Formats: sequence, C-alpha cells, structure tokens
Amino acid sequence: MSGNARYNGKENFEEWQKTWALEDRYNFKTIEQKWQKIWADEKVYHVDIDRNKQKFYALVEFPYPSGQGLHVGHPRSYTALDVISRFKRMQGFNVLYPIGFDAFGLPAENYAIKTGIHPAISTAENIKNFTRQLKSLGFSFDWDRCIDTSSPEYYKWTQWMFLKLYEKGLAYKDKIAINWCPSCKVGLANEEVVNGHCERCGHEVVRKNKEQWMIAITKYADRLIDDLADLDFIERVKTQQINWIGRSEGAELDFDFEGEKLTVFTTRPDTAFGVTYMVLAPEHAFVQKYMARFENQDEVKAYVEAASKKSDLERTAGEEKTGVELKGVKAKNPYTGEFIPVFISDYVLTGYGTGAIMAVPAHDARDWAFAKVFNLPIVEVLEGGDVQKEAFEGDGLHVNSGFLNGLGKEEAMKKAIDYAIQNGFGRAKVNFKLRDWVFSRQRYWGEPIPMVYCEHCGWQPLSEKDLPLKLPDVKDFLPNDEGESPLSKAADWVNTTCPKCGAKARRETDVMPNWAGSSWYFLRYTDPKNDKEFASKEALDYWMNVDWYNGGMEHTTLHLLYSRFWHKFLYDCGLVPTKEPYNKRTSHGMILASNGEKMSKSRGNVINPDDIVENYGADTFRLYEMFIGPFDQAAFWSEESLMGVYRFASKVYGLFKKVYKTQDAPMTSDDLRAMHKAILEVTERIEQMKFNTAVSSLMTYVNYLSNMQKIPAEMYEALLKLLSPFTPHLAEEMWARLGHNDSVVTTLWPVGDKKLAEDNVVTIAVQINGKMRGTIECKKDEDDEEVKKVALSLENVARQTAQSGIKKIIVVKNRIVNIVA
RNA sequence: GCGGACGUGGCGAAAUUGGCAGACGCGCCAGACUUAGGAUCUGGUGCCGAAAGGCGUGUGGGUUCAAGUCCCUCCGUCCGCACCA
Repeated sequence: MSGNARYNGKENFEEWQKTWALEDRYNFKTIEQKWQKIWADEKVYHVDIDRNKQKFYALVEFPYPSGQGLHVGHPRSYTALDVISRFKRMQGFNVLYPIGFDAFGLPAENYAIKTGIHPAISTAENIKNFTRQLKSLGFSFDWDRCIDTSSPEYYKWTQWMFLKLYEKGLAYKDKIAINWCPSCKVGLANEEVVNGHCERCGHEVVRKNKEQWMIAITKYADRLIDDLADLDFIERVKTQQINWIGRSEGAELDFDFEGEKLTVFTTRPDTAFGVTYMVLAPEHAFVQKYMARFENQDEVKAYVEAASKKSDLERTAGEEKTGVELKGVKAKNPYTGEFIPVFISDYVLTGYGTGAIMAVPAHDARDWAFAKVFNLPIVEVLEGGDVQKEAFEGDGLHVNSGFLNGLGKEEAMKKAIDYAIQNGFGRAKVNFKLRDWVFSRQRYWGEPIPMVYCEHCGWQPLSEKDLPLKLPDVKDFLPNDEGESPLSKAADWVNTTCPKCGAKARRETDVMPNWAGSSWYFLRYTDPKNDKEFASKEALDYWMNVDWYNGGMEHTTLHLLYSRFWHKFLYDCGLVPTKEPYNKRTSHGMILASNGEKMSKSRGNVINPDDIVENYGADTFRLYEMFIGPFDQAAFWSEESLMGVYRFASKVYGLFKKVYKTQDAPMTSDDLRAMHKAILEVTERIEQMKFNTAVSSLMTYVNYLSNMQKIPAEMYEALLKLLSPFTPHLAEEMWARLGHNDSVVTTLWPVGDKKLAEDNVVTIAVQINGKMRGTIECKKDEDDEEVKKVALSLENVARQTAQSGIKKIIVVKNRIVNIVA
C-alpha cells in the first residue's frame, strides 16, 4: 500500500493526524507542493462540456513566453480571474479557465540573431519555464487545454483563417506608405505606432512605401463601434476603441477647381457659407496635376519637397501653421459661387478624408490659426462667439448663410447636405480614423502567409490541404533595411509552383504579425486538440462567449480590437455562433517597483515571482497581489505589506489548534453574526472585483476568530471556503486536517444570511448641529421617540443644549440623531 | 489644446452612495516573552491640547439638520486623443 496523498503519504487520517504536533509551523512549501501534485494527479481543474451545468468562461491574456520569465504583473491578472473562476466553480458553474502561450514574436527572433539558437528551441524552453512558474502559483487552469500559437497544429488554423479573409476579399495586397521601424526593421500597423514611435522598441517610426498584405478591418468600423453598446466593458476601454475608430459623420462636397471637381470632406457642411479658402495636402494629386498652372511653382515644389522629408511627428510638432498659396488658380464655392484662394499645407493630412479641406476660419480652430498667419478673411456664419478673437465651434443661429440663416447647427447641417444633393455637388459621408490593418511583417518568427506569386496568375492562395504551411528552418535570421524577410533567403522554400497553373512561382516571404495568433486563441481553447476544425461547432456553441476577460489597457486598440474584428469576420462566415467574443472586459493596474518606477531589467528593480514563492509561498503571494490595492489601479510593490499578508496566512494556519467540534464550542449570536457578515461581504466584494476589501473582510473575520477561546469547526470551515479562491493550498490543507476527504475547492460556496448578519443592537451617533457629541446603544429599528429620549438624556447633550434650547431633532433610523440647537 | 479619471493619516488604502472619516494592512510607540534578533504576543497610534475641547478628506466658496460624497472656482497628479477637417 502506498499511502494516501491527501494524508501526506500516511495510510489514513488518524496516522497523519499524529504528525501535526511535530510541524507546528506554517510550512507553506510542503503544503503547496503537496496540493499542486494532488490537483494535477486528480485533474481537479479539467473541464468538459457538461450540459447539466451552466458554463462560465473566464479568460486572461495568455503570456508571451519571454526569456525573462513571469513578471509579478502576470499574477495580478491571473490570480484575480483564478479567484473568480474558483468562486464560480464553488457556486456550481462549469468553469473553463484556460492558459496558453502567444509564442510567435520578435524577442525570440532577436535572441536567435544574437545567439544563433533557433527561436523554436528558445521558445520551447521559455514555455517550459513559464509553465513551471504558473503551476507553482496554483492557478486552476485546465492544463489539458494549453495551446502554443507557434505550433503548426495551431497556426494551421491561423493560416486557414487568413485564406478565408482572402477568399472574402478582406485580405489584399497593396503598395502604400507604411510605418517602418528602422530599429526592428519591420513594418508596423497604425495601432503599433504610439506618438510616432514603435510600440515595441520606442524607436521613431519612418514612412516607407512597401507592398503589404492588408486586412480590411475598416469594413467593420461601424459594427466595431455600434456593437460595443451591448457589452459590459469598462468605460475606458469603450471610449478608447470608439476614439481610435474615430467615426465622423458629415458630407463630401465638390468644389470647382480648374474645371475639375475638388472634393472635400467636412463634418460642418452648415458652415459652407463661411469658407474663405481651401487647403490641399502637399501630396494631393491635383498639386502635381496642375503644377504647370501655378505662378509660384518653385515655391510650391519646395514646400512639397520639404513636407515629404518631415516625419509625422515633425509635421504635427510645429507651433505655427505653414503653407503656400497656389497662385494663379482659384476654387469656386458651390454654395455662394464665390472664388476663393487654394493653399497647400501639411496640416491637411493625405490619409484622411479626401486630402483636401474647405477652410472655415470662423468656426474651426485650425483654419482660424492658418487664416491668422496668412491674413485671410474670417467670416462669421454662426452666432455665439467673437470669431475675430478665436474660432467659435459651438452651436448657435446661422447668419450670412443664405438659405441657412436663422437655423441651428443640426438643422442647417441637414439642409446644407440636402441642397448639395439636389444640386449634384455633394453627398452625406461617414469617415473613420481607423485604417486597414497592415498585416505583413518582414521577419522570421511568425506564421508564414499561405500565398504564392505566379507571373501568370498573380497572387494565388494555397489550398486548405496544403496547410499548415510550415515555417522552414533557416540559419540566417537577420532582417535587412530593404525590408526583405529572412525567409527570402530560404530558396528551397521560396521557390515553388503555382497552385493554379503549375508554373514556377514564389512564396510570400513576409510573415504575419504577432497579433494574428492571438486574434482567435479564445476559440481554440474550447476545443484545442481538434485536427479537423479550428474548434467544433458543439464546443463553440457550449463555451462561447467568454464571460469575463481581463487584460491590459495597452491592448485596447491592438489585440482587443483585432480579435473583435476577427471574431466578427468568422461570425459572418457562419463559423462562430456569436457576433462578439467577450461579454465582459476588465483591466488591471500595473505593478510598479516600490519607488513607483516601472520594473525593468535595465533598472534592476525586477521582483522575481520565483523568489516570492520560495520565501513566502504562493498563497501569500496571491493574497498579497489581491490585497495590494484597488484592482484597476497601479500599485507599488512592498515587501513589508507582503509580510503582513504572510502573518495573516500563518495566523489562519495557527487558528487550527483552537478548532473544536461545533457541538463542543457552541456558537453565540455574535459568532453567527461575524461569520455571516464575512460570508456576505466576501461574496459581494469578489463579484465586484473589490479584492482588496474582500481580503480586509477575511482579516477582520480572522481577528474575530483569534479572540475566541474555542473556535467552532463550522466557523473555521466557513473561513476556509471563503479563503480557498485566494489561498487554495492553505485552504485545502486545513480542510483536510478537519477530516474532510473531499476538496474544499469543489465544495459549495457558503450562503450568507442577511438576518443573522445583522446586529440587534445598533450604535447610533448623536450630533448637535452636525457635530459628534456621543453615541448611544439602541435596539435595532427602535422607535424614533425612544431614540430621541435616550439621546437627550446624554449628559453631554443636556449640558450643551441647556442654554440654546432645541429647535429640531432629526433621527435617521439606526444611524444618527442630529439635534439642531 | 481637447476629453476622462483622480486628489483622504507617516505609507497602501476603506467609507453601506448625503448620515460616527480613517475599516483592513504596513510603519511607528509602549509593554510582555526571550539575558540576541528585522521572530512572536498584548495595548496604543489623524493633528493640536494635561483635560474640557478644538481642527481635520488639495484650495476657496455654495446647497443641506448633516458634505470625503452634490454644485461652482482655482491648484495639482495621472491617463487617453493629439492638426482626423
């Protein structure tokens, strides 16, 4: 006989019980290792579809398996949703809480360049290390569902979905000016550029004309905004996505320019009577087309040249507006028939709208600033401000506006558009800031794009049976400044035949961005081993949607936006059952070093989770991360506070000595109240993600228990249950020591009784003119008159009201008596 | 510049949504046990004051019997967007 793991190898509970006296100390290491093994052996957290239970799908952003290992920030998010998952499980839900690895990406590749170690090898090693670390923290992940986006079994389906996008016309090749990071030597999507700098390395981004695979995410712009309305996302996330997509409703209007239509986009067609000039972006096609007609060609050419050399950052940094008038040409305002001057200026962007604007200096701050520099007329067409002093962008009544006079903004807008439509020079139009997704990366460690270029047939997709298109082994991972992928040097792989005509052809050598694999990973978790489909309909129908998704704010306009789009696309193809992937989205604050700086290798202030687990245990670590402060706010790491939490865990361990069978330690009504109050508070606070105060409630309850001579088992069991989502190992151990043969993590969550949690005696504050003068004890819901009597009988009150007399007494039930004197 | 959030002890923070400000934890002080500790336990701890009492939630005002909470002013911090017409 081998002994029972739950009884630490002893044959039975009694045998094991004898050993406790020997280890009086809170030996977290033994406890944690023991229960992690039992959970794994018994597959306690493994889930399957169970139609008798309601499902709950909790999701955290899967880590990129970097060489540095787990950061203390990871466990903040992972513990929070582990708490939620364990809590839901104990409430009877069938909980899916999966984990995996977002394994493609630049660091592994850069590491390969430095060391020659193949990314597949270093990635596998890192995954092993991450897995060890995550397991040491006791998360209730279903490890059988672990995925790795860089495995061919996984990326086969990423490629398959790309082919779908291609098939539906949403993936297309285009030569455009993209954002290029000269340091990473890779093209970036708009979303990866932060204030003109590379999101990953911080290097300034330059423009580069390159042929790219693009994904038409803009086709979904409207739905990506509109469908947010029904989702339970924190407001910050919603507004950030809405701002990023940047929907503007307005009109396109055609002005006459040298006999041709010069089309502008405007959100304020109502102000068209106040147009005093027009501006083209320096890159606007008309600038080159009509160059010969400009009287000041040299000046124009010089400006265009200068603008082209400026980075986006420089273009926006300039304090004062610059520009050049296109002398010798005029445009005609279709509303007034007036001829107005036309300028070029880099404050008009080529990528937005039509690259040309009608300028209304009286009612647009930018136009106003430009008009001041060039001394252009400012004509008020809407009352409400002093347009000579500054642009007035508010609402008011129109003046100097012909048929719009006397109308407000909204009405004038409609009428102006109607007029343009009737007279054939305009139409209503919606514009977005969102650009199509630049999908090509000139690097190695990513999903190969399953496309082949044939001189006769053009770009041809691989057929499904040829998937996965495996990433070939190469020796030279170096990218180059020309933007050629390292794959282009793998001649054997690149040279292939056309899937259509069989002629010689070349493979696409760029790979997908690291956002590709993460755009649908939550779907794969529902059916991770499936080799026929990316996930079965049955699994998707049962598990989707994700009920609660927690992740970083930094992904709001990257992964979160991309994956919503990707999911919607699959929905349109009939491949997933829901139009949105995530019902609820929350976000955790960062964990910073104790001095408030970001933890980083270069600053040398990184806390290694392994050390914390080693020195204080996983339970203390988890509990501390929940106690550290409001979950959505940044928090500073503090070893001293961690110690406080460790003391708490030790105290919980130590209380066991005082636990008696409930019949030997009868519970008083105070005891009941303390217990039910703890149950109610912890329950409510977990649901609201107020983990820090949930832990406070537990501490208060433990303080209560500490003051008892004998602790009834029932009260200690309630503690263990409430504690188990936070400190599962400790809870399991003490649960077992109480003689239970089941797992506390699979028991039912306790239900609090509000009646029992209430005091029958309340302390009521007595105030005179709003100032505290004392307290009185009263029966709960005591009659107001009686309360007044008791309050007035206070010595303090009698003395202080003797002279002034009493004007009024306000009684707030069970709370306060305020005597107005 | 525009938009949003926030400002509470020495520190991290609570506050049933207008009703005893500072729960819980850290730190600090005192004591106990150890003839050692950064270990453990007990008590104390917003500020001024011996006490009575007074003052306290960034600033100044307002509403109210009552304001950390609601309204206005200013100051400060953080975040998002940043020529998007």
